This record gives sequence, structure tokens and C-alpha cells, in this order.
Amino acid sequence: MSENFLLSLNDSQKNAAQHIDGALLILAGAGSGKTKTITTRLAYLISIGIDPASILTLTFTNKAATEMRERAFSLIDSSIVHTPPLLCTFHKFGLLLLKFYMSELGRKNNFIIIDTDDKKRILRSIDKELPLPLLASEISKYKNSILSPNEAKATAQLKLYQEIADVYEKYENYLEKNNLVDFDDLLLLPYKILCNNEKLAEEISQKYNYIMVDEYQDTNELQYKLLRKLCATHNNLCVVGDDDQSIYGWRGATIKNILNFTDHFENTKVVKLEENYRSTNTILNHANQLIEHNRDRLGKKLVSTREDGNSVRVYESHDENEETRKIVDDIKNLISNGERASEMAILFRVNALSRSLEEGFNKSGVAYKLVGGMKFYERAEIKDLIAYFRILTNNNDNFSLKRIVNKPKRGIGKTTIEKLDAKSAQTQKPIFQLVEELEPEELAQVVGKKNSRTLKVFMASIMDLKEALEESKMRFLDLFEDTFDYRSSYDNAPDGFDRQANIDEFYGYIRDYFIQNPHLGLEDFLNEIALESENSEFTEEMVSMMSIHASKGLEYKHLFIIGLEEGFFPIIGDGSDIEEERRLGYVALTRAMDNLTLSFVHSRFYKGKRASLTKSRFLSESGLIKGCLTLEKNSAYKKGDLVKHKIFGMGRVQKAVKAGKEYKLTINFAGQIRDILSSFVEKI
DNA sequence: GCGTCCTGCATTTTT
DNA sequence: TGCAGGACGC
Repeated sequence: MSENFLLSLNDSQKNAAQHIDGALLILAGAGSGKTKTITTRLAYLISIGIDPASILTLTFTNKAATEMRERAFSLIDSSIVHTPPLLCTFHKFGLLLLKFYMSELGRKNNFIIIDTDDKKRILRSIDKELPLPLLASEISKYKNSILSPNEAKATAQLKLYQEIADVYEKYENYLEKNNLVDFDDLLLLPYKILCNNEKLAEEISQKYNYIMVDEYQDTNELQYKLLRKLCATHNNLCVVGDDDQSIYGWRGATIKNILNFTDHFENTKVVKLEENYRSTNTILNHANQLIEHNRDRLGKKLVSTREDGNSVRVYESHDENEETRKIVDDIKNLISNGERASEMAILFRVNALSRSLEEGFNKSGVAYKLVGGMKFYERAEIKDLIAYFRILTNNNDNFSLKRIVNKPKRGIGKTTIEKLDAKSAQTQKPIFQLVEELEPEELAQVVGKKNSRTLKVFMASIMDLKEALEESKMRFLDLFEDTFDYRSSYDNAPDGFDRQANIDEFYGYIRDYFIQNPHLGLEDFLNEIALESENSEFTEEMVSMMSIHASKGLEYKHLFIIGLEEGFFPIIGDGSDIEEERRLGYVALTRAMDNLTLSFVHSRFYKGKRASLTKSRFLSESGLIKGCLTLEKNSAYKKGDLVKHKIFGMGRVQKAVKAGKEYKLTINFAGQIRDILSSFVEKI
């Protein structure tokens, strides 16, 4: 095996890729060859004789895992590698551990993974009053902070949080009783197992002697603690991330993990990748200027390896229609000049802004695709089919049974289900078992004669299908389609065409799965797709539109960012964090390779109202337009503020003491400390 | 049990 | 403005 793969790396990349033992923090700026570096490191470790089975690489998304796997495996000499190294998402890794060690928690390993939608349904069934989004996110927070329901109750001060903690307890009981796990459990339960069984924790830690984590700035408390457990017997943790691109704080990611990495792990080596191969120098300069306004950062300056290129354009429009017109015209021009639509994208902070864009694109006939939105496996029709399959693999899955017992409509409504539920609770038996064991007359006493018969027929169909499944998976699928006629229940539905297309695709997909994996069963299929999102192809010649969050990791030759208005971007108020908004801005700007256009409007139609708007502070902060000083002139100063002085240039306030109407400031101008009165500087 | 009307609500999203 | 979920009537 050759080690030529190291030759295409720059010095810092090489330095990181050839690091073997001990903690390593790779601070990789946008477009600095992050993936290249860690996939090369993976190949390098294997090339020097480290057992591939002892290397674990964790990512956040399936997409990242797939991409890395492809790139890493292309570097590895497959003839000498018998076991490929494990490279998967955090959640997948958790799932693997649970499949092996669930019994440590006294639970069976035939659990079912529920998604966010299932979770919300369960929560709603437990509590009808509390707002769902709050419930769901608070419970998630508890789990990610490793707080048990009792601990949550103990810490809850307000009545509201007492109530939430109560729901949390009931929710956990429900999950355990039905042997369900939510996404948080895929991390939390393995962590608990490793805490309870120190010997096992050591064993697993020794097994994975080299661990790499991608997008470390997005890890949360629980992931950090899990990593600590995995590193119980060694210090060989290599993490890659960019503190300036941490944009998931709102869902529990804590930037502290990356900021404090060197304190968390002893003798950490730090490698910075600061050469950007993506954007023109001009684009990068504006991005750098913007992110300079943040205080909570490790400090890193991306340097472009490219020429200046075109200047960044700023579009000012009266309203969203004018904005759309300008962008559509630009894109038409680009296309007629031979540029590829797939190399263009429009980004926005708020999904709602896509509406006027879509209208404009539809009118003009320019092909576009909206990235994000409803995932394939989240569609009701697909989830229904999955629920059917789940019952086939596990009759006692009450949760799935209730979902489809009346799909297609069989006359089993809410009240009947409630009666069954009550009986199930009373007898401590799953609903399916009740239907199976009770004599028709007995069952009729619970749900009435007609329903009793319907349920018996339903149960018999399931049993028949189970039998068919044991004989042949393909015959089973045919029989399944015939038995329930689920597809044709959408025959006359308004959105039936799309839904049936999805159903066909799903049937095709599962058939293909069984052809590709003849030795695997339905249960394997279900586990496989539980953590899978869409694998959409990016090859079509279309302009992409997406949220800035969705654009992370992507790059476009021609990029437009719309909605640069205060309130839209940055979002201000309640839960928003201006530094995270700014990081989002930084992520957005650094998606652009050659041409970048930012756009703001004076008025926008939103939530049923037309609002007048002022342009985003990010435009001035990134040096694209002159800042409006009047607003900030008399405002308060504090440590960390960035200021500009006519002679000394930019500086950062180290100390601010109020002196009458103004402030006495101690300012650091590129190393020179000076005391200046605040009326002599401008706040940036 | 099922279809229809109406009210309330509206960053960002992966697993 | 647009949509999802709840209330209500048949």
C-alpha cells in the first residue's frame, strides 16, 4: 500500500493526519479540507498497521458518514483490510451498543426506535394541555443532561416545570413498557449502561482505541460524556470542528465542548487548518470581518488560497417581489452564459422566505429544488407501512398497532381504541394478545360485536402474513399488498397521487433491500431505516434553495443570500443568540466560491402582515456597507466591544468605566493598549 | 366514527 | 397568509 495519499495534503493537514497517539483537536475552518484530513488520517492509521477494527469514527449525519466512508475507503488498500473500520453516526453507534447490551438495563433488544413525530403523539396522549414543542424540547434537554424524572422534579421550581417533569416520568414509563427508544435514548441508554458496568465500559474503550469525531462543535453534553466513557482507557481522541460554525446551540449543542477541549483532554495537540480552498479572497475577507465581531471563539483567521475575484454584491429592493425578480434575472443570465444551475443556490435564515422565491421561479420557468422539508420516512403513508411491518415483527407493539388498526378505515375509532387500551392496562397484556386470546364473545363485551369481528379478522391477516414471511420475503410482500389494500385507500384522496408514488417507491425499496441482502430479515430492514433520512441525489440541473442550516458543508459557485434584515437575519429576541446568528452568517458567506450576492428589502410580507424592515447589521459588520452610527453612538460600552478609532483603527474594549454621559475605555488596538474616551470611537 | 369547519399559531433540524 | 390539530355536528 502506498502512502501517496499524504502528498496532496498541505503541511498542517499532514501534521494532523499523521498524528497517532494522544488527544488531537483539529480546528478546521470552512473549506479548509477537513474531510480530506480526517479521512486521510483514517487511512494513515491503517497503513501503519493499526487494526482497523479498533478505529471508530463518529459523525452527526448519515450524509457525512457516507461521504467519509467513500473517501476513506478509496484511500485504503482493501486487500489488506479484512474488517473495515466502523464509521457511522453517533446514533447508529448507540444503536449498535444497545442491540448488544440492552439487557444490561433489564430490557429486551427488540426495541423500536420512535421518531420526533411519534414522540409528540405519545406526549400528547399523556398530557393534553402543555404546549408540545416545549414538552418535547424540555424532555430532550433533561435526557441530554442525564437528569432522571425524579431529578427533574427535584430541580423544577415553577409549577409549569413540575408538570413537565411529571409528563417526563410518564413518558419514560410508557417507553419502557412498550420497549420504545427515542433518539435521545440512543445516546443516553448506552451512556447509562457504560456507567453501570465499569468493566464493560473498559472493554469497549479498549476495543475502540482510536476515536475520531467530526463536527465536534455540534456535540452536546451527553455526547461529550459518552466520549469520555469511550476514552476511559486511552486518550486517543481526535476531534475536528470549527467553533465559528457552531449553529446548533438551540438544540443542545454546546460550543463549550470545543472551546474547552484542551482542558478536557490532557496534552492535547492543536492543529489549525486556516487555508481556505473554496472562496475568493474577497468573499473570505467579508466573512472574516463578520465573525471578528464574536467574542466566544478560539480565534482563527481563514486565508484564501485564491485570487480576489469579483466583489460581493448587495441588492436593495423595495419588497420581496422585486428581490425575487432581480435574483431570477441574474440566474437566467448566468444560465444563458453557460453556467450550471446546480452550481447556484439561494439561502435564507427563515424557511418562510422561500415562498415568494418559489412563486417567482415558477413564473419564470427556471428549475429549482427546495432542499429540506418533509423527509421520506416521515410521510404519514410510509410511517403507516412501517407500523404494519413493526407489528409483523413484534405483535406486542401496541404503539404501532394503534397507528394502523384503522388504516385503511375499518371502523375502529378513537373510543374503541380507548377501550382496548383500558383493557390492555387492566390485564397487563398487549392489545394484540388480547384480541388473540379472548373468545369472540368476550372481545365483543369490550368493543361490541362488529368491532370484535373486525379485530379478529385483522389479527388473522397478520398471523397469515407472519407465516408467509417465514417462507418467502417476496411472497410475503405480494400478500401484504393484497391483504390490506393500503395503497388503494388513497385512490380518491386529493393528494393520493403523490402518496401512492411514495408507497410504490417504498415497496420498491424494501424489495430491493431483500434482493441485496437475502440473509437479512424484516427486522433488520426496520432498524436500518429508523436512523436513515433521505438520500437525495444532487446531480439534477436545478437551482437549490435552502435554509442556511441546511447548507452547512455545501458549496456553490454562485450564491445568493436573501432576507438580510434585522429580525429575519439576525433573528432577534426571546431564544435567539446574536453570536450564533453571526456564526450562521459566517457559515452562509463561506458557502460561496466565486460570486456572492446579499439581498435586503424594505418591506416583507410575513405571518399574514406586511412589515417594514431595516437592513441587517451583518451587512455593515462584514464591511459590505457603511454602518449606521447614529443608533450606537450613545449606547453603553462593555468589555469585549469592538470599536473603531480614526487614527488607531479597530480595537477591542478591555475595560469600560462610566464617566458622566460617556465612558472611559481601555482599548486594545492590535496589541497597543490605550485609554480613550468613548466619544472618540465608533462602536462597530 | 367520520368529515368539516375553525381557531391558533408561525426560527433554525438531525437522529 | 397557510397549515395543522381540535371541536363539533351528522
